[in-house]
Amino acid sequence: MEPTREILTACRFFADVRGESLERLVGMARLVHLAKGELAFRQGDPCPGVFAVGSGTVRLFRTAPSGKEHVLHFAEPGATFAEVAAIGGFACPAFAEATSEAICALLPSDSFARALQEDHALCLQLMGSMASWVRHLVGHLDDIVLRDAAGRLAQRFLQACGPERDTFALGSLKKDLASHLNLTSETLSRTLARLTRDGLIEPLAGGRLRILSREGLRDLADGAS
Amino acid sequence: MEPTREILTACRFFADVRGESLERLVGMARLVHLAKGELAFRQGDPCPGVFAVGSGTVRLFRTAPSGKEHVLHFAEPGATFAEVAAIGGFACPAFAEATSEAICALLPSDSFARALQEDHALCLQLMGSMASWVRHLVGHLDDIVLRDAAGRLAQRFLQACGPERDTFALGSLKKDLASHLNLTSETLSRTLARLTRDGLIEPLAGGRLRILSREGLRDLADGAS
DNA sequence: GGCGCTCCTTGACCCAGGTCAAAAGCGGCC
DNA sequence: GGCCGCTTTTGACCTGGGTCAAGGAGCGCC
Repeated sequence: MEPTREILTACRFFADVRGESLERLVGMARLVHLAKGELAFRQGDPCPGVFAVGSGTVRLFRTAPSGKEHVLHFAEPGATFAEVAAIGGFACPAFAEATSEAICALLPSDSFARALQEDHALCLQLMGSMASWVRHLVGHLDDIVLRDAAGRLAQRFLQACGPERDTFALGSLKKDLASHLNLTSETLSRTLARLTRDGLIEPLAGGRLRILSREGLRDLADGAS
Repeated sequence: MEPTREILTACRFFADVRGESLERLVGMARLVHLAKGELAFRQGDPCPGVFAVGSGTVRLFRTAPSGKEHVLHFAEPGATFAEVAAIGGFACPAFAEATSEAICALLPSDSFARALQEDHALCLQLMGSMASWVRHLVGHLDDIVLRDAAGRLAQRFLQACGPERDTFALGSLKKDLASHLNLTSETLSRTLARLTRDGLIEPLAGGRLRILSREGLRDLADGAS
């Protein structure tokens, strides 16, 4: 099996694409290999196309003129990035940096656009994915606007481990997680210490965490300080 | 001309839809009249469909359990709202309140979804609009994350009046603008006073403002304090 | 005109979270 | 093991913007 097919089929974004549509995507895809720390593209570059992550993690971040940076999103295996810019025909809105060695499938902008023009099913599917992405963004926006530091963390933890598991991995450097939540790493560290002291979470080996009290976290997320 | 047709054709979102596609939309639309202060829907409601604003302004805002509210967006004539929820099949992610008497065309979720299924051109067009909306959201997100109070205001002013005009209207209550920018009205007021004192802007009658120094505003937006 | 709204401005104070600086941890590599 | 370059933690301090409270200011309405 070609590696690009494998990556695309494992990708949530393309999960329901089959048959001819899938063949077409596989046909246009090329593999992109990123070394740790390498950039897939820079903010402002013309968008090369849609990336689907096969392995590794890609950190999407924007920088302000002031130098401050903001991590928008971590793209992990099974995720895509730059879909929106590819579809809308914009320049890349962010930097994309592999935080570890990574392999992606790239669907070049022009072939991809043509596929959308001609393949209605693909188009519909994508629209749904895009809608989910908007919802996610809005959620993230008001995490930042409506919650304080502890609330944001609590919210993040609850989402990260889903309704059944009670342990999960951070999956990124703490300073990157901090930046994603619009905190400094110092504040993240302190807040983490507080949650631990209060018996809401328990740090495990390997950067994993266990949730001890969903209740307590939910209260924090809901604004009880 | 039916009023719904008029509203839909005046709407950026549907600007390029013509012929049969347009007829279909006009056929499914119904008029919704909102009194000042009336809600089109509440956060969590099932999404009634896509609204296109014909006159008046609708304020989209979310509330946190803590009670704090955040204005996501002001929908003015020619704009749509709730498209994303309608397409994605989500519940309404926010409250929609008319800040003045307003008239909208409503395309009910199910008819609209059917139209999308069957009309590829419409689908493509919508995808572009959605991509623009994502871009806008990301821009707003990092206004909030990357800029301080004065920077956010400066950025807002520059965008609001475009590259040629140098005067524009706020278009909303100051407290709502403040909430949109994640500020309190007190801070907004103080910041406005500072910008005026520094000779960057000049308040005019009727809630309008004139920009005196694009330079200065740009510097602020770019993080020079 | 005066009364009662709601919105806006201004002032005094406070605090969550940022900043700066100094240790620890913690691999990887020779 | 020991060194080097990172990330993380901890402490002391500072500040932007929030909070609380008291006046204006505009305006519709009796």
